[in-house]
This record gives sequence, structure tokens and C-alpha cells, in this order.
Amino acid sequence: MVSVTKAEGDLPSLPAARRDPTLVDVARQAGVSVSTAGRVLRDGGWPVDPLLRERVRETALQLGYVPNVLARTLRSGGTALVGLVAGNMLDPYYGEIAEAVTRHAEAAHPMLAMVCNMQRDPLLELKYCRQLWEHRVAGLILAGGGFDQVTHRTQLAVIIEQMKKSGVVVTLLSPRDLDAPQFCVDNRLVGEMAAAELIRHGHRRVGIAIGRVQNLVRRQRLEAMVATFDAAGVRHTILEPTEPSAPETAVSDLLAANRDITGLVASTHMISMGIINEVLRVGLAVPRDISVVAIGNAKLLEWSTPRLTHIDLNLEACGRAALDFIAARASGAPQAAQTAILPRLITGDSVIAPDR
Amino acid sequence: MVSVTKAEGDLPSLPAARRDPTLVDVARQAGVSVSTAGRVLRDGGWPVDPLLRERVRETALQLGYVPNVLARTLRSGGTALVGLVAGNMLDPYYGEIAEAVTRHAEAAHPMLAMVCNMQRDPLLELKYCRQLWEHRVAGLILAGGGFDQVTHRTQLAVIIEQMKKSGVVVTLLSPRDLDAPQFCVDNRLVGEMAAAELIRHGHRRVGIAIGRVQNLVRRQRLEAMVATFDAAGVRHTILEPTEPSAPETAVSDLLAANRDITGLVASTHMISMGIINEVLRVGLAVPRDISVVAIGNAKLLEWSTPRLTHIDLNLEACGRAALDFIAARASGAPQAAQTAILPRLITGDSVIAPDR
DNA sequence: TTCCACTGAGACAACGTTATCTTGTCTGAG
DNA sequence: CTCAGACAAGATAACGTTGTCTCAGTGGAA
Repeated sequence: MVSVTKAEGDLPSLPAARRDPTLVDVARQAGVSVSTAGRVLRDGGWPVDPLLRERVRETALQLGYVPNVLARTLRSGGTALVGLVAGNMLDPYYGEIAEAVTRHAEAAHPMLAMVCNMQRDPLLELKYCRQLWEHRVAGLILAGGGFDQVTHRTQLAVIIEQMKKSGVVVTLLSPRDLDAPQFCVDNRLVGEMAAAELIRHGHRRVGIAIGRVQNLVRRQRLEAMVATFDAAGVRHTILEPTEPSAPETAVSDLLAANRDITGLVASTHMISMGIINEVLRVGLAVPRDISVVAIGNAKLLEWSTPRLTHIDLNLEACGRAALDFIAARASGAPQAAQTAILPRLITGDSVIAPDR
Repeated sequence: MVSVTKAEGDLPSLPAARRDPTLVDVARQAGVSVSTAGRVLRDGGWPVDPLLRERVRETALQLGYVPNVLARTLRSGGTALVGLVAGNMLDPYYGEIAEAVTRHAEAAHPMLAMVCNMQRDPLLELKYCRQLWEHRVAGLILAGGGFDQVTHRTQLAVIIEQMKKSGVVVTLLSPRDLDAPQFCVDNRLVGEMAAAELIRHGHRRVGIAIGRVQNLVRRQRLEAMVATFDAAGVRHTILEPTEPSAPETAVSDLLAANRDITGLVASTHMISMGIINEVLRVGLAVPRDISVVAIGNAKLLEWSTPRLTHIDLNLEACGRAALDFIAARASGAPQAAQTAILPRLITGDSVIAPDR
């Protein structure tokens, strides 16, 4: 196998024996002590002779010194890492979260976000939590959906609990049955707003495309919508399986069975896209024949044709809030204030008054 | 919810003084030496008395021991981290790359990918490279676009060079003027395939929506398309500014000025979406009035209406290849073989024979 | 002049691992 | 019976940084 038996003295052959210049090297080269070199190269603020300071800086630059964050972290205890476990990077929903978190981490805090991709796999979620923990992240942001089987949920709850005990600040970006602060909009409010938008335009017979109601988020939205429609005396039909994978039958069935429906709420941007396609496919047009209110985030919704009216989940605010919370908590603040994050109605061209 | 307030020992006031159980603790508790504990808790393979082994394992579990990757890495030199600098997480293009890289890192190698989001900002790209370097990543995957101003390119080239010298395996996921192995499809081939698809269906007058031809990728695609169309005697019109931000005028202008155009190539999935919207807006339909071939990756293209025929860039293969290369190189292989990655024609419903 | 507070720089230990060296025990051959 | 050789476990020294302690020099006040 390894033919090169470290013949160090002479030829460091292949991968060039990774050996970066270290603080000791800089210090020696500059003729100062390691402490002094460290003090200079650290953020400064210390009283060091300007002459020495300059000399050290010069030497470091010349040697191509790059501080070793690992050693620094090991010694000083605190990490500047934040872990983000996202559900699925292909989904712009998580893309927006990742964008918000990484951007805010970079801009507002001296932190680096590690984005992990759980691929909708609860096992992988556990694994990433563990790995991030091993990397001693200061905080953890869980943004995966709640695809929780009971056993996974338990395991996750256990590891979360341990991490918290170990000092990691754990946060959630969607409502889940886990004991950690949540940063997300009120999904009941989201449901209300979506329903209200159709009601406001005078729709009396509507459909609700909710997807599989297996997680908390969708259940909350659904309940709020139903309640809102009921309160307004609007007839509503619930449409269950409508993931973009195979939405064909669902919308067709709905529309076939309820020809008088004039409006639809799509509770996910993925579902929205499926619906629009399907509505087009069966020869109807949005919003001429049927109005659509979507729930989601993605800027992609605005690029669709027509521009979809939707309830924006304000994911950016959620991500920022979670990060701020972590930063505050990690720096010793007793408890950061949790301000409310409100969903926003983004008016597009997909809702008009019904003509029947 | 969970009403259990951590009323543990006495009063561990604020952030509970992060103090995780360490190997030393485990060893002491289990009554063995640190070396032995370490040997057991490391992947094993060492000859350790089964009794002790079990005892150590038990103790570690009971104490909630979590190995400190930082210390491990610091001591053993090699990292299992790979840095990915992506252009923009909102863009599903980079989403697919991130997905491929993180998934492959997790599945095929014992590595963890750190995804960074350069937000199309060259300065940020530099910053992230530096930060990843400080974290002593084993490899770096640059997937940002080439938004390079000259000064930034130079700075980037310098830091890349230093990183390489320091032992970091640097790779590129799009053609850029940097000295590092590239893992991406041949964009000339992509252009050819896109053009060929329209030609194959009999189109004789086509438009090329290429966006701003400021980077290498688009230039290569454009040249190949032009050459292919020319060779087939197909009349082509180049359409420059067509980002989704404000594509309104461009397509309209094109279509107004060239009413006889029967086919379009959109050289980006973002552009594709803009085009489709615009074509619809001016009252035409795809593919009835105009056929569209897109270039891109996103599965989103398949969810559009109609399903877009497109040249898939095989980003997954690119990401995997880059990662494999890094892993091979990091583990001392002299030079990993670079296999060709081929684009794929995904046939949708957006191209038919022209009716005029 | 003496003493103390103060300043700036060096010495040194420690963070939690792992690699290497050393020690001790046991087997079996000479 | 002794000693080489194998084997398992303990001891120890790093890895590169930072926090703390020490120390030498300086200036001012008693």
C-alpha cells in the first residue's frame, strides 16, 4: 500500500506534508515571544510597542500565516460556528432559510454557518446534529420538516436535550414537538390571512389544497383556514394529496367534482406549482377561471405566471431571529427577547373577484 | 408544552459553564488509562480486552461523552471538512450543487461539507475562502459564478495558490480563469446539444436568449450554438439582456422584431422562467407558437408548464466528481483520474416541429 | 531615596485528542 | 531456566493557540 515510508529528512514527496506556518514560526522569525505575536495577530487592542506590532504583522504576512481556528477554539472554549440542519436544498424554501441564516451570520455576527442537508431523512437529521455537536457549534438551527416517526422524534428529543445541557443553543424554525425556542410565523395567522384574501374578493366556494396533513404546520394552517371560511359562511372542500410529484389526479378530481369552485388555497409553494400546472392542463386559467392564493416564501412564486398572490412566511426574519437568539445566548445574555414574526400578504395577479 | 425546567443540581446560573465530559473523565470513571479509552472510543480495530472495551463504552455512553472533533483534528492533522462556496442559495442551480455535494460527502466519504453562500459578492467569496482555510478544510469547491472583476480575480488567484500550497485541494465547478481542476460539463457541447434539438425538429429561424455574455460559460455556450446553427443554415438572433429581474422588454422586442421566429434557446433556467412568463404575457403559447429549449439543471424546469425540454448540466455528477477528487487527493493518491461529465438531453413538452 | 503602582513583554500551562514510546506480562523455544 | 518476541495497557509528548502568571523596567509620590 503505502510505499512511502515517511522518509522525512529529505523528500517530502506527495501531498507535500501539510505544514502551515504557525504562531511559533512567526514569533521566532520576528524575534518576539509567542505571546506577543499572538497578541498582535489577535484582534489587537492590547498595548504592544508599535514597532514590534508592525514587525510581527509584516512577518506574518510574509510567511503566509493563517491562524488555526481549531486550536483557537479548542483553547478558548467558545465556537463561532452555527449549525443549520435544513430539509432539502433543492427546495427554494430551505434555500431561502439557508440564504438568510448564512448572510446574517456573516453580516451581523462574527459567525460561520454550517449548512447541513438532511434530505428529508430523520436518520440523517440525527447524524448531522451529532456531527455538529462534535464540532462544538455554539448553536443549532433545526429547519427540517417534521417528518418525525415516533422513535426518531424521541431520539432527536434526547440528543437535543443533551446538546442543550452541553451548552449548545438549540432553536427551531418550524413548529415541532421539541423543547426549544421556535422562530416562525404563527401558522394559524397564515391560514387566516390566506382564507381572508379569498373571502375579501368575494369567493363563496373554495378549495383547500393542503397536501398530506401529517405535520403540525399544515394542521394548524388547515384548522385556521377552515375556521375562517366557516365564520364567513364560505363553502370549502379539502383536497389532500397534492405534492408536485403526482398532483395530476387530485386537482382534476376536485375541479371535476366541484365545478363551481372559484378559488383555491395552496398551502405550499411546491403545491402551488403543481396546482397551477394542473389548472392549466385541464384547460382553465388563473385567475380568470379560478383564483389561487399560495402559502410559501419563494421568490419563485413571484416569477410564475401569473404572479401568485401569496402569504409570505417571512423566512428571512425567522432565520435572523434564530441567529440573533443564539448569538445573544451564547454571549451570556440571560434570555433574548423573542419578538413576533408576522407573515405578509404579497399581492400578485392570481386573485380576482369570481364571475359566478 | 414540556414543563420540565432544568432544576438540576443546585444553581448552574447562566449558560451552565460549558463543560463536556472528556476522554479523561471517561478513562478515570472506567478505571483505565486515557490511551485505552481513546483506543476503544476511536473506531476500534485495536486489540483491547473485551471486558475493558465494554466498560469504557458503557461509561462513555453513561457520561454522555461526545468526542471533540476540534482536538482530534488539531492533533491528527487531517480534516474531514470540505468547503463549498456557492453563488446564491436562492438559486436552485446552486441548491442542486449543494445537495449533491453534501449528500455525497455524507454517503460516500467520511466528510462533512461546509456550505458557504457568497451572495454573488466577490469580496465575500474571498472572505469565505479565507475562513474555510482557517478551519483547515481538506478541500475547497468553488461553485460561484465568474463575477470576477480583475482585482478580485487576482486576489482570489493568490489565495487559491496559497491554499493549494498549504495542502488544500481546490476544485472548480464552473470554468474560471483559475489554476485548479474543473469539474463541469463541456459548455460547448451543451450549446451544440441545445441548438441541435431545435434543428432536429425542423426549426429554421430561432432566437438565442443568452443573458449578459459576461462570463466564460455563457460565451462558450453562445459560440457553440451560433456555430451549430450556422452549420445547419439556421437563421439565429441573439437576445442579450434576459435576467428574470426585468426580462419584459427583451423577449417582447425580439418577438416583435422577428415574428417569424419559431424556436428559442434559453441559456439559464432563470432565463427560461422569465421567457416562458413573457411568451405567455404577449399572448403566445409554448410550444404551440414557439418552441423553447432550456439549459439548466433544476428539477423545477420539469415542474413548469409545459415541462421544459432542456439540457441538463449533470450537476450532481460534477459535485460528486469534485468531492471524489478531493477525497482521493487528500488521502494521498497521486492524481485522481478525471472522467468526463456529459450533459444530458431531457425531453419535455416544449419543443415541437414549427408550423410555419 | 524608597516603595508601589503601572506598563509592556516573556514564560508557561492548558484545551482534548492522538501518536509514539515505554512498561509489564505471558508464551514458547533454545 | 532464561530470554527473545509478541502483545496489551499505561505514560507522555505533542498539535497551535490563548489565558494567566511572572518579571523587568519606568515614573511618580511619600
